[in-house]
Amino acid sequence: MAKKFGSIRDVARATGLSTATISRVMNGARNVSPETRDRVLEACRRMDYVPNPAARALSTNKSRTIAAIIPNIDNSVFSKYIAGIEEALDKRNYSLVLAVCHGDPEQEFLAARKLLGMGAEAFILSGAVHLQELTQTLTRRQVPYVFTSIWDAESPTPTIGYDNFGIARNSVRYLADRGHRRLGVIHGPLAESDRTAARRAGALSAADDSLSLDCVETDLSVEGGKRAMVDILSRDPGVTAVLCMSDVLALGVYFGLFEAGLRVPDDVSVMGFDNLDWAKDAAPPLTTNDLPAGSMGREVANQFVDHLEDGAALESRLLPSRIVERASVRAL
Amino acid sequence: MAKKFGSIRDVARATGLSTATISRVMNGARNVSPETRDRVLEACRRMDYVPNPAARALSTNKSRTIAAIIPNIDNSVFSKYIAGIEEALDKRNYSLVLAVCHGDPEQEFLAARKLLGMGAEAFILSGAVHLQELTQTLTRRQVPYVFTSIWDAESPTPTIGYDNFGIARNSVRYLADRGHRRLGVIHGPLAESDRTAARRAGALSAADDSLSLDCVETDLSVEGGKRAMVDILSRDPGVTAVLCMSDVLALGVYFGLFEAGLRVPDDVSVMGFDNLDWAKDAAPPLTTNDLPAGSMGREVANQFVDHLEDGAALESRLLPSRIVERASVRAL
DNA sequence: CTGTTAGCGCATTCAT
DNA sequence: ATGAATGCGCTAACAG
Repeated sequence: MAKKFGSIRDVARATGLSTATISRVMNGARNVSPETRDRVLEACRRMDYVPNPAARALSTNKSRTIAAIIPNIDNSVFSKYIAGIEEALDKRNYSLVLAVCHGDPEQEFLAARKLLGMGAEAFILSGAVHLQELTQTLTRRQVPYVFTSIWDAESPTPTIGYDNFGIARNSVRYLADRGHRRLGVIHGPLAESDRTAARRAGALSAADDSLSLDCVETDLSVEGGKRAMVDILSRDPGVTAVLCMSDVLALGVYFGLFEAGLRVPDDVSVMGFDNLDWAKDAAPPLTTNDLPAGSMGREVANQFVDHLEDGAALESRLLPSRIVERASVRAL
Repeated sequence: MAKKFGSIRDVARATGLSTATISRVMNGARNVSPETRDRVLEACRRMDYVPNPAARALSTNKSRTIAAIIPNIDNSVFSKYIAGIEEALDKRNYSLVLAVCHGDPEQEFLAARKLLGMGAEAFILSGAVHLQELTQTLTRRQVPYVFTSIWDAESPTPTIGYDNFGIARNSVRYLADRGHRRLGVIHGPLAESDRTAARRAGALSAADDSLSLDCVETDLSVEGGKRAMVDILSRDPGVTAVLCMSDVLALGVYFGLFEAGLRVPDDVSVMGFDNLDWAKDAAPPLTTNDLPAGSMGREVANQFVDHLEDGAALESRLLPSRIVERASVRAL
């Protein structure tokens, strides 16, 4: 039991009002006369009073806290995503609690238990693959959740994200349309991400007799991308274009190609996924799929707050993406 | 008032014990017979009971939550740092609440108020420059805080981080020792970071009559680094080495140099700061200052938990850094 | 518009 | 080793 700071009661005493009135003022209820309101506010400022969040949460059964479990934070596009969530939540006076699961459903489940134990009112999950225990627990406790970074019109759980399959398929076509026939495709660990699996499947779906794809799985890192590029080159020195399922991989490809003495796009065209900030500044600027990660974060955050506050229904949402044409792809 | 889930009372009823006993079991008190203990645990599992964190926090006046306010999350070294904090906190069963302030003390103050309102028990701040209001509030409320990413033996507030001045100074010497006499120095916005200011001052402190430094301030981004490199080249085409106060800037420099038709390190040597994951994979591999961001995060987290749990004193700590020699710097 | 009164779920004396 | 009683700080009816 630590020392207690000014409680609502102290403010009540100091102003000669009741705790109920103080509470009303603190919560912006309109049925308070302007004068008392000002008097209370002044007292709060003077006494440096801030409502105790635990007491408030206990009383209202609301924590104003939303949980997100992401595969990764070190790299890539997730930081933009998180920034979007945080920004939107902050505007609505909610807080974000974060956990990282490294693409492991088991870790994800453990993290979720902990966040649940912290009082999270809603869960932002990545992808559609999760331990059944997790979704069961959430359902039983009536804690709403959505799957993000993916979009699936059929999913009973709302999905907010991109059409990973379609974007990848479209990317291969884009390359094919420019005369490329021997493509390398580089992606991260399939086991850790159904988004990756969808992208790979999308790419493969665009192959045909005249279009060969060499898919390689690697670590989702610059190092991984570089290594994969070296692999592809060793198997087929005549590859003319490489599609990377992440800009981070594309950066590794740039480095790998550079070391091999090959030039982008003269020798090999490179196409990415994400449109990270530096993509436009790379040499040459990277042609990539722009994924609105920040918007996705804001969308999810706002849907949840609307849901929690007004009972608005959670809805699947497909976010727009597009190919940003820059100089890393050339037509043959 | 939402629907209530199993409370401690329900478990008590189900087991025929009192709430006090359940509470004892949940908190691992030893004065409970093994049998009743098991009985309770079993019931909890069966009923899917988890203690309500708000009630617990209200009762104990502890939230097991620590706040960190960082300048940035989008980029760079902060994600490694956060990952370190999160990892260590998680192990000790604490949680991290995060806010981003974009290097603006005003925003930082607002964020702190919010996190305080969430019940954060301790604050991890970046650098030593903050609104007086912030440190005052924290002090008055007796919420402990430390400054990180810096080290200052004189500071009354504990500092846990690096010797930014010394590392930068040392980097310039490293370059000078290899025969470089005309150096470019690129750093982020001074106004947003006293760490940056310290690095710049350190670099400048190593200059002398035979060693000229061309310092340029730019955005802390790949784009910023690239632009700065172009600037420097336009002012002094004969520059032989560039020191970047962040690896992110160095990446921009690589791209800028490449576009200018210059080679690293043959034409211009490049040295960075941070040792981000990709530094070793760049082409050529980047010589840079290794800053143990992950360790710093873990150190801060553990110090706080020790402090909160056992009253251990918070102590300033200098984290080791070193130059990682790779191929981006050559001796003249 | 304002005050009174009950809890919210839990940890914690103090008994036993 | 266990139980009964109390209060943490706040919000939410219900009165007036």
